Amino acid sequence: MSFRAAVLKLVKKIPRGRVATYGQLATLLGRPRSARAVGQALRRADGVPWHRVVNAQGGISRRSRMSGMMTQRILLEQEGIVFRRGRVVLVRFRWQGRRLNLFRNDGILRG
DNA sequence: TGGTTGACGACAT
DNA sequence: CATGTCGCCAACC
Repeated sequence: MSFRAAVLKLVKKIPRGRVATYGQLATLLGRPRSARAVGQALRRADGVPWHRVVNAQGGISRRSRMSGMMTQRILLEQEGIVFRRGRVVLVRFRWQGRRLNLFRNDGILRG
């Protein structure tokens, strides 16, 4: 199981109307310093609620196409998520995921 | 292998 | 608050 597969699997667990941050997901995966890699994994993700992942500020991260950012915000608002000053109100909409133990003590992914 | 590339994040200015 | 810098790390080539 690749890191990317683990990320997508976790993102699928984020319920409608909630969001998670890249760093949060990385931590839940047992890789607290891989926030950036989580973003990479999400770059080409289909079939997963990718729009429910925002940055540590609650903002929508930049990417190649600006339209993608617009889309993300719209999708989130359609789920009832509220933005304030361009950011998701994390204290209210952050998903509290469960810590997974997908990694063995030698750092290799289980699976 | 080894270098490059980002949908990151913590800090400094 | 807005930028810039720097460390990080999985994927890709």
